[in-house]
This record gives sequence, C-alpha cells and structure tokens, in this order.
Amino acid sequence: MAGQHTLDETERQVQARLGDLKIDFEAMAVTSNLFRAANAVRNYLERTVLAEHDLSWTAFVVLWVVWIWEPVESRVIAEEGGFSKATLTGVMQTLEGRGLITRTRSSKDGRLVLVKLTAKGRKMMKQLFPEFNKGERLAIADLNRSDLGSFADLLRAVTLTADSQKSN
Amino acid sequence: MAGQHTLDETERQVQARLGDLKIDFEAMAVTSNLFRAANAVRNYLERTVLAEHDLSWTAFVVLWVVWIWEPVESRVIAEEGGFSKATLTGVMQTLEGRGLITRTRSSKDGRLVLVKLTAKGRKMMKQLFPEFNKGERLAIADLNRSDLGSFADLLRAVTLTADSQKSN
DNA sequence: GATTAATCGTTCGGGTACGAACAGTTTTAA
DNA sequence: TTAAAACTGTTCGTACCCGAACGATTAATC
Repeated sequence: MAGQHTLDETERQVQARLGDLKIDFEAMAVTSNLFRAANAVRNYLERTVLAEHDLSWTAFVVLWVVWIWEPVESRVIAEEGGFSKATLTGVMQTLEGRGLITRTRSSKDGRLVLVKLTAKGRKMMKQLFPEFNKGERLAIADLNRSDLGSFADLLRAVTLTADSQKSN
Repeated sequence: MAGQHTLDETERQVQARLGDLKIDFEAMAVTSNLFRAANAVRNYLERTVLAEHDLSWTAFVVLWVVWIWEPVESRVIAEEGGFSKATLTGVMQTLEGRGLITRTRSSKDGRLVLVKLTAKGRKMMKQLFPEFNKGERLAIADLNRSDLGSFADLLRAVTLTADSQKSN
C-alpha cells in the first residue's frame, strides 16, 4: 500500500502535466497520507479483530455507538459514525437479524427510532471492545507516546475545518 | 459529524461498562479522530469538486494514479490506491464505459493489463486536479503551516505500523 | 385549528467494496 | 521439459454506501 514511488517523483510528474500551475504539495501529502493511514488501520482491524466476530467496520461502529449511548436515536448513530441514514438502515437490519440490537419507535416522538443492544450484543461488545482497543494500540505502537496528544489535536482540527467548508 | 459528546464523557461510559479493565484511551482518541478526519475530508471533496465531474472518490483515485504513471498495470493502481483488485475491476469498467480510460493486455506478459487515459480523460484531469488540490488546501486551511510536515510524517508512520501488523 | 414547513427513518437504484473461487499466463523445479 | 507453483485480472455473491424521493410525524406560522 505504501506507494513505491517517491514523493519527489510524484511531484515531478504532476508538474510535468500542469506546467507552471501552482500546486500545494504539502496539502497533497497530508491528505494522501491521511487516507493511506485510515485505510491501513481500518483494513488491519477488519482482518484481525472484526473478522473473528464476523463484523464489518460500519457494523462495529454502530454497535459501539449504541453500546456507549443506548438508548440512542438513529440520527445520532449516523452522525456519530459519519455515514448516511440510508447506510445505517441497511446495517441495522443486518444487526437486528443477527439478534445484536433492537429498534423501537419512540412513544414521545413518532418520527424517532430508539436503538438498544440485546443481551447478546452487550456480551459481544464486552469481549470485543478490549480486543479492538488492543488492535488500536498496536496500530500506532511505533509512534512516540508524547506525540499522540498533539496528533489527535491535529486530526480533530482537520475534521472541524473540512466540516466547516462543507456547509459553505 | 464531530461528536456532540465530550471525550471525557465517552471514557466514563466505556469504563462503566468494563469495570477496571485497562483501556488505552489515547490510542482510541487517535484512531477515532483519524477516521473522522478522513471521512470529513473525503465527504467534503466528494460533494464539491468530484460531484461536479460526477466522479466517486475511488474513481478519482484511479484516474489520478493512471494520470501520473500511465501506462500502468492494474495491480499497481490497486496497491497505490489501497483497494482490492476486485473493486478496481468494477470501477475501471465504469471509467472505460465513460471513455476516460483504456485497458489493453500486455504483449510482454499476458497476465498484465495496462491502463491509460484517453484524451478525454487527460483533459478532465488537467482541469480537475487543480480544483481538487484547492479543495485539499481548504480542508486543512486552519492548521499551522509549520505543523504540516510532521503531521504528514506521523500519518506515514501510522500506515507503516498498521501495514506491518497486517502481515503478521 | 388548518396549512405550511421541517424532521425522521425507509426504500430505491446504481455504484462501490471485499474475499473466495476461477481461468489464463508465466515462472520455477525436478 | 513437463509438472507444480506463483501470479494477474475477472467473476460471483454478499454487504455496504449514498443521494433522492417518499410517507409518516411533529413543529411552526398564521
């Protein structure tokens, strides 16, 4: 996955195709590395921890959000997980079919659906999350511990900036 | 998308469900923010720059790799883009149908498929990439310029670590 | 209180996304 | 040099993934 071409070589190729046009190569490197990193971590966790429980990435995120905040409304899960309501509906149907969550319409507001874990779902998460967290730890094990705080801050700043651009 | 619950609150909820079990919350914050950031940037670029050209994220990545390195073998595109060969086949069929790329079997090695842009594809990328790069710049506009280098390095380190775990 | 507007979850259609199995090609080993 | 092994891209089945359109419900406006 880590590109076999050097960064310099890539920059040269880009400039060769665009002439004098000014390109922000630093921004390009950041976003490119951002997606490589997210992809690498996700693939690693999917193929190790999550595969053992036959869960997709999105399914795990849904379970996690419900585990922490149940009972929780669908819209919150979608917002918290970063995917659309349409996606969520499908994933929750799968999870409900496997007996891991339940959905009930709110009596206070007929538009809302409240999601909870079943006993089976809670049991799974209690075992799964520590394994998942161990995977997270391994995935960044080579980083200096002292860098983690500012690293997380930078990532949060990217999220805020990109989200604010979106609404313009 | 940026969770409305605070980090502290989340940590409390996790511990409440796991008792004394030790959890690496710093690692959790990093990976969580990593995915939020990647998702936010990707959504922003998809809904602005890429939507204007009716391109999905993956389709753009394929075009970009081919644009820079053509003629290029399928396996390189998949590796460089971080997705599977199976996914690539489907996306390339779409792009070939739209007349943006061509696929020809290598005469030197009958297993390989060489991918190139059509004139139409090259024209599109020459206009699209500067717009895309402008979006990348905006997506990280609020970060200190002086942080970008080490930020990119940290992200690269994550990729390397996660990939090395994967092969174990 | 009736009309309008806003919100929520689902459905639909089309396009990813992956692992596994596969056929064709090339390389390796005996 | 022939049989085994390795490699590449496609197909298949299943599961996401999203925007847009939709029906149901609630809120806002008058």
